[in-house]
Amino acid sequence: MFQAPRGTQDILPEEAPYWTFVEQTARDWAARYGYGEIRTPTFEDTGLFLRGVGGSTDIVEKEMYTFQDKGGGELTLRPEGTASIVRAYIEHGLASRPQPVRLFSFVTCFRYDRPQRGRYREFHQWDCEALGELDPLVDAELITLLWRVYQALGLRGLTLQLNSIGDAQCRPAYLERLREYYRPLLATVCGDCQRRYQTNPLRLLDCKNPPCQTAIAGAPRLLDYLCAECAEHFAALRTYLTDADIPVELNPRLVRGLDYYTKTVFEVWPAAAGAQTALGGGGRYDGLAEQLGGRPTPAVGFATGIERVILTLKAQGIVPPALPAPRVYVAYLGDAARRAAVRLADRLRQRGVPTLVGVGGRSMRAQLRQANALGVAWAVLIGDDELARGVVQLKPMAGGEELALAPEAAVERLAAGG
RNA sequence: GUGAGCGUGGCCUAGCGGUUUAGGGCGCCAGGUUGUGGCCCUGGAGAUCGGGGGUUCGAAUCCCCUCGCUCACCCCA
Repeated sequence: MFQAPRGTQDILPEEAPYWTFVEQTARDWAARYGYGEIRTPTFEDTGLFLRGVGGSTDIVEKEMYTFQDKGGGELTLRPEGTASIVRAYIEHGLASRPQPVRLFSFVTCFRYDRPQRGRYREFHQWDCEALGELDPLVDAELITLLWRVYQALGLRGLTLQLNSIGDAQCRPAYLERLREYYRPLLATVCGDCQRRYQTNPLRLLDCKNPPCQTAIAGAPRLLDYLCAECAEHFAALRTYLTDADIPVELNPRLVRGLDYYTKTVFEVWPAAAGAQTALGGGGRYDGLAEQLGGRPTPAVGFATGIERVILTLKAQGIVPPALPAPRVYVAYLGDAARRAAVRLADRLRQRGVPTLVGVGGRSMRAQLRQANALGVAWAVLIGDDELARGVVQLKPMAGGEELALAPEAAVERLAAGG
């Protein structure tokens, strides 16, 4: 027997309303903030992610689905959405449009990772990016958009974790301080941290190992070393967020797993934090476009995991709006009646009434049983008798009198809601 | 990549070495009503007990491997 590959899942019809709910809400709010949709390829040149996401990240080191196509090209199923969008911005000269260019996208992402709740090998995220503007107002606007979507979905108890990790001006000096601080402590921290000390010192602050916590507690805080520009940017952002009534938790230890971030970084955490804390997250990446061979382009963005949002919706007992379900079931007996039934059903559908017709030569009883199980409001009954009289029987499934109407009248009545 | 728990028809599950041709509930299909559902009754289909190998006279039940799920670590959406 075949099974869906590890870490992937089938979304069955019962599950689909959750997805539609999240996607519709996101689209609705994206439009209100002036974000336009972009769709980019599912795979890209491997080099895009090597340079974009960062060579020392876990994603690039061990989680990418990389393959060679028949032409010998090195390709990778995208592990995240931002690199593609920046690539498209550069490739299509979007810098010549009014800045910032505000974009959103629903992306399917792939990471080779050990699956568990809220973590899959194929997963989906909603991505928003604003490219070409440095103003912290854009950071605030973007974060507010994400927050409003969570609110519109009805999620409660979320916290916004916010930090600034500086830029090319102030971060190198800070990293030097951090290294100096850690040098005498290296013997006391875990192996991962000893490696991070070399490859990615910022991540030292992010370690969860108990032995490393004392070192982290005494470590210099990046926030104290921000250059004037970064500090100003951060202060302005906080003001905007306060004005937007978004409760912010300053988290000096918040660091993100992708290398391209500068200044603003943030994550949104659900109240009941499992292992997979982040519902969504993002930040500013002013150096990425240049890194990918474009002109220097300031930008901010976020991604939120659809599966994780849905998990949180369920945990909070939030039920998505139901999708249109069949409201009418046309049952019949006999060949002649079947043709009349199919014609009637088709007319109902053209009038916008979701309608099902009995199939498979079932008995009237079996057809009504189905109609009942499907929860339709009305059954329409057609047999030789009705055919001879030029009528159809309208049967309210909730109980009550049946009524005989001419087919045209029945269509009108059902189209009007019964 | 590391550690732990679990895996019986579509779903929930009983059975945990020998009246098992694997039992029940839900769901599905049909009959009880030669054209009328929901309740009830009856019947039917549907399981190589995740897969493979081994131990044994005998395995769903014990052992090994493998696949998958869950949880924690790690990482992140």
